Amino acid sequence: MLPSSTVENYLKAIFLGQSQLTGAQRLLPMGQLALSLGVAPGTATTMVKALAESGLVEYEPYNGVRLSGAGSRLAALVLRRHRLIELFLVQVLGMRWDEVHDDAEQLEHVVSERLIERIDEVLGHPEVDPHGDPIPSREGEVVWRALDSLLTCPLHTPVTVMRVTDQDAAFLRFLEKHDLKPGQSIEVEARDEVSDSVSLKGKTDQRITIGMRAASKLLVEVR
Amino acid sequence: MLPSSTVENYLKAIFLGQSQLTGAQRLLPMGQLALSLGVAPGTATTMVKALAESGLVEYEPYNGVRLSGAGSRLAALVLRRHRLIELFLVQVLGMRWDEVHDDAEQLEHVVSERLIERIDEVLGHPEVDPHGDPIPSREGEVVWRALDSLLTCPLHTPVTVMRVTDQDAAFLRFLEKHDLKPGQSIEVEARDEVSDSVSLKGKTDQRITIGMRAASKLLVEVR
DNA sequence: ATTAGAATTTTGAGTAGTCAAAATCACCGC
DNA sequence: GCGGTGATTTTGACTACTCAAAATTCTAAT
Repeated sequence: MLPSSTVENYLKAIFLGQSQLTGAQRLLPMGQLALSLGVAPGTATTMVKALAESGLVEYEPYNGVRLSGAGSRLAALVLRRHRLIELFLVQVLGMRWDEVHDDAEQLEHVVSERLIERIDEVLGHPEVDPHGDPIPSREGEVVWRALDSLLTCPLHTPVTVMRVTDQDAAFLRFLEKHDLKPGQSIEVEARDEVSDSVSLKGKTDQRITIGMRAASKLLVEVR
Repeated sequence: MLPSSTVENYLKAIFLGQSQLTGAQRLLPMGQLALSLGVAPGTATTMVKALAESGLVEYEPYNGVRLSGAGSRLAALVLRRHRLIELFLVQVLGMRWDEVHDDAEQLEHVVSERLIERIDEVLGHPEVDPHGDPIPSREGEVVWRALDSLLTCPLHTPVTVMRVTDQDAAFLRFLEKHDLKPGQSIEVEARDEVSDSVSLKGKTDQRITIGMRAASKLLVEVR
């Protein structure tokens, strides 16, 4: 029985939700799942119970849900398709990185194995998508790269933007406008808790100050 | 209310079914529709009544169904997407023409306006897909080109294969193997009702004999 | 220990699409 | 004009997914 688009979306949401979680439990609460999927809480409960039936997740009533091995593998494959498609749309079709998410969201559920492997080949087996998100392997494995965010990296040190953990189009356009796309090199000049802000110095010495919430979404690596 | 994949498939099937029809009525019988969609006859009836409610088709109980203007335009747009995608998969991703149909069948329901226009542009606004099927315009208009089939074209006259009206993978591979793809030049040497066969002469003087049913699926133009 | 408040689950109902099988209709041959 | 045959429609039921709102459970504060 191949999974429906709905099932794939649930698995993906659990996968992504779980990856935000700290702690060994990795139990994603129903409310959070329902919110990220845009469904009513009861709907999520019902669906998760069904997923548990088919062995794709482990469900602890009132506590939350966690992917099983099989579920995790399936979710990673959905993500693999999504990210390859995003990169393809940008690289081959010349679409902007802030406008490919919705198309990829649809396409990820219908591209055949053959087609996605073709795309992977044309792209030269890339490791990350346009946002720096890692592309899971054909086998459903993801390489988790430990990265600092702009909140945790050292000050006055050149760092390279590696990944952006927010797909919002306006936010992405903002990053593009200020040369903060993955690959760019920057330095954190200062952080200030009180004003909730982080000051950056760009390559050509432009300065820019952003909020901490935004700063937390930019992952970097010390060079 | 944007049409579901199911609705799009019904409209497409009616469009295609109607185009096979002779006569001014152009009424497609329910049985034929159900058959081409692979659903039970009663299912088709139910669905068609709903389509009639929303003004996409005209339904005459016990006689059949016919697309309305709006339905026809919508169907043509689905076909436009399908055919652009097929050509894209062949031209840009290097897939074989006999293996792109199923992917296109899925993708046609989810590609955004933006994406399909991008594809159209990359392909240089083509007029036909890999099988020679005309690509409807952005506005949902199709240019019907009058073509002979191998059953009706003149004998001993060079003709160019323009279109193949069968998507079966094995049939397409057969055509490829014998240089009968659109664009190829051939001549009909003989037709024989009794043996139900048509004899062809290819470019490099190879000869080949095929059945009349197969011959009817190859549309050609006298040069 | 109680209890208020929040999160979760349950319940009842609705939509879209489907099928099998029973009922009905249309038409052709006599 | 009558009946039989084949196509069509109707009926009743089922699956997958969804919601709103009622009921329940958990947790944390007193």
